[in-house]
Amino acid sequence: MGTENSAKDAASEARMPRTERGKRTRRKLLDAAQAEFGERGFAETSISGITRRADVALGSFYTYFESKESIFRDLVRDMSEQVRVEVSKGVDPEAPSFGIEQSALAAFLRFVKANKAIYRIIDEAEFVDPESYRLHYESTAARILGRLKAGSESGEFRDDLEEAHAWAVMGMNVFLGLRYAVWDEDGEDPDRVSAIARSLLEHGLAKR
Amino acid sequence: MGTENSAKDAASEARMPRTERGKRTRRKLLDAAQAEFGERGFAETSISGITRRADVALGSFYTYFESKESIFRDLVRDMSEQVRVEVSKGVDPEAPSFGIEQSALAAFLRFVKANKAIYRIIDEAEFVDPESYRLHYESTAARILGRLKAGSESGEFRDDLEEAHAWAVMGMNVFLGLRYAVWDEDGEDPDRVSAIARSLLEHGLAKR
DNA sequence: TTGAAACTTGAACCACCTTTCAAGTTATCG
DNA sequence: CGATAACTTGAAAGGTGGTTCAAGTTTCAA
Repeated sequence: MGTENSAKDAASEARMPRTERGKRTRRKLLDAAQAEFGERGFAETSISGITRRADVALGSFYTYFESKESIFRDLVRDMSEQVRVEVSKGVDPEAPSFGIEQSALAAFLRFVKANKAIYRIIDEAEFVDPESYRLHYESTAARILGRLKAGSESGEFRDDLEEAHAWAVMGMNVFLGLRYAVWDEDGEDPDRVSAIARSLLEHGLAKR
Repeated sequence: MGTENSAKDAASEARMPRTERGKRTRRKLLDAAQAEFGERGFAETSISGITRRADVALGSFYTYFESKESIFRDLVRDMSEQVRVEVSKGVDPEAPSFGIEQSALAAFLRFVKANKAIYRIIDEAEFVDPESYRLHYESTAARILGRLKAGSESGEFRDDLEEAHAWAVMGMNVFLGLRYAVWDEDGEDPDRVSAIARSLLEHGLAKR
């Protein structure tokens, strides 16, 4: 779950490590936090639990983070970025438009299966850090809309597509992820699910 | 927001009022809780806040509910039922299938606009009471699947529809609700949005 | 009317956890 | 090497708010 460094990115204030040792400690805390928040949720996670898991003294936490909310916020932005990167890696921008949508969903499902904590953490941001939550979905929708517009340009998609279509596609993807990747009881195949979604986007529900 | 009584329904244990006065007090607590949880979220809501709003003594709370979680749970089931009822009222089961889907979404959007607390409360159930959360979405998906199957029967919908299609439609509806009813900045028209969704279901994204 | 059961009340208890802090240790750089 | 900044440590302060409880009041059936 290599959270790459998004470094001092969005306004994380001071408290950034200045030494190698410091960087390692901050990273250990973030990784432990991701595991704890994912397993127990925000309320049930305690800072002492995070520091225990990270094998760091309780007080050190406050060297790097202002509060429990603050580390959670950093985590959400980090994971939102992970999703973006992972999906974009699964997609060939030169492929036909319906194929792009299908493989974006398939990549998303595979990623969620391997990182179920993502759902809990991003969903919980609605309550803990609404701004990041909104940001996550608005920027995801914007990316999807970009793909849809490109499909219109290339003549594969209709050309009246707008924001609402992007939100519809996103909602479909998110719920298929919840049902078939997070609640993955019977080991669903991402390819089967993404094929169904593709045919829905391609032909709708109407009898042909 | 008349939450009718679902009475002693699912296993709410003892603690049910035996007097008229008791019933009124319990109802006052539930209504206050709905308002408080909706405005502040679970963590920020305090039981003393609920009782203050309900104009009832702190201790009385425990005459009717075991805990903060317990009243939240009752609330979630109650609201899940409200959604079901409200959507079914907006739908004519004799109408053509695409029309049914369109008006179900329109009714949902109108209801959410008038009761935004619903999203916060049901979404937060993922963390506070996962069982109710799951129940809500599984039973909603089951109802949608029922409608889809009926559409296949009547020859309007294709006949390979299955659970995944229902989840896709539900996800679309939920996200359109989030964007255009809850985050309703520019007063979107439920009819416009539901028309877009309808045409997506009817024709897909493909150029015609 | 009456008495037992249902209900109400709010102060106080208490468990839990976030956050602070002063003292000690390690890294870094001229 | 020396000195200063960066970092670590864990005990304890301090708040919050859920939950209990014993005493008082209201309801209602007989």
